[in-house]
Amino acid sequence: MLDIKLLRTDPEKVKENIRKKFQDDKLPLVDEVVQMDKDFRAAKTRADELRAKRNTMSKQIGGLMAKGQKEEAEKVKDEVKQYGAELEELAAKEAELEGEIKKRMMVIPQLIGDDVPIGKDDSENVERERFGEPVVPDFEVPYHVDIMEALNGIDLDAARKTSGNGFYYLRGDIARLHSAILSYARDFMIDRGFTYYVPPFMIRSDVVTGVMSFAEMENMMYKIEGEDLYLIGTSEHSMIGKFIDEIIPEGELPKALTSYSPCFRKEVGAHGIEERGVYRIHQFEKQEMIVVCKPEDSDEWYKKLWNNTVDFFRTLDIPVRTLECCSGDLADLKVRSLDVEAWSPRQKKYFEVGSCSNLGDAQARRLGIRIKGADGQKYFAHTLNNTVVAPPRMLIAFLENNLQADGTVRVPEALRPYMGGKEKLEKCKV
RNA sequence: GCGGAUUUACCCAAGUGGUGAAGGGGCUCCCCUGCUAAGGGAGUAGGUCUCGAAAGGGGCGCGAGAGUUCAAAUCUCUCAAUCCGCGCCA
Repeated sequence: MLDIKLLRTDPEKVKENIRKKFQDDKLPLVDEVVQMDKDFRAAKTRADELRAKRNTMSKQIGGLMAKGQKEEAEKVKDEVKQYGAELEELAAKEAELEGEIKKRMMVIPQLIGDDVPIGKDDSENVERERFGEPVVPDFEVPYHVDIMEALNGIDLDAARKTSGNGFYYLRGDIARLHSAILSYARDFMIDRGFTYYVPPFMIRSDVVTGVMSFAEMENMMYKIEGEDLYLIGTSEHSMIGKFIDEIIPEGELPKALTSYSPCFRKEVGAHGIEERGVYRIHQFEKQEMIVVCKPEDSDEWYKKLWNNTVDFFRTLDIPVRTLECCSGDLADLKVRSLDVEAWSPRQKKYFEVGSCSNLGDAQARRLGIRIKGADGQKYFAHTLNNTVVAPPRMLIAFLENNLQADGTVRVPEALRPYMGGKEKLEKCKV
């Protein structure tokens, strides 16, 4: 969400930004907001005048009543009543305009970073850096589910029976690997100075509407029947939600947090759950990073955050690259964002395993997350988030990259302490 | 989950419809005194929106939201949180 003052003073800049994101259909919103804002302030000024008048006269009535001058009081009462209709009308207009303005402000995109590449959609995202050699082995790498099944590591049939498509049972060393990755990721981030959190996995509707758009909510969130609760789609929801309407003393910043949670997603919309396997599912687990910091520090944190994910994957011998989101692919709240992609030797291409975003003050403005400076001044914080690792996608990258010619899967050094010292995965009993 | 009590500023706390939301502590500034004390005075209801070049006005605001009223901290409803008791439970 932008500062409405920016639309008052420099609407062209806001329009230019909308054009850069190829959302020209939103261009009229800017002038609409400017006009509505004018009308709103006029209505408010007039309504406030009436309210002031009413307050004075009400006090007069009080004085008269105290003195026992009932009839005088009644006279003034009638006079005040006359303002009633106009005030009610103005109040309704105020509320309506405020709502309409907010509705538009919610969809007018955040100003993107100066150096964000301009492009229409994800096909125009720009590769930035590669880390590690993307190896294509001279044997054929099977589909990840097949690798898992060879180790008895997954049972999709049973999951379909109990829960439907888009769920899985993990088993044996694959299940253990899943937990090991999360434990390792947790310690990895703690070692880098992040504070570890386990947040609530359900949140109230007012938090949900605070952290996402209505459309996102419909397509992602599972609602608990008979309760004002939703299952979180990522721990970012509860982690950022905890700061709603908070004024944070400058000295407490930066807040560098890493949180674990299961994530629940309906996955309605564009892709759905069409593919067999664990790439896109209704329930997965994730280790996340969240940063709340001063505006001048957010660029630096942005670099640090994606670097953490890159380093994490590299310790597991998985080649990765970073892909910068172009203007058109950037979500409306984001200043900049990049995907961390892991190498798939089977598909011979990189695929998304994490997403790192700098939201500038957009999220903070929307949620009322502010900083109180040493001089008492208050200003909006910057917020960032990034995936450390989401095990299902990591499993795909892990299995494909660590598969040996003899069909065994090697356990990289870093994970062995979490796998009981095992050097390779073993087939389990079912 | 049930019943009761509670929610007012940095802290304690008064306030059951009517002119500036008492009072105390703390904090800030000033005065008096003078050496670890004591006293006096002033300020201190956050926050936010809005009008104004500014000085300065005005609106909202007593856990949140809605309602009744000329007028709500005060009355009504919904919700939340805290404490106590009972119940249930890993």
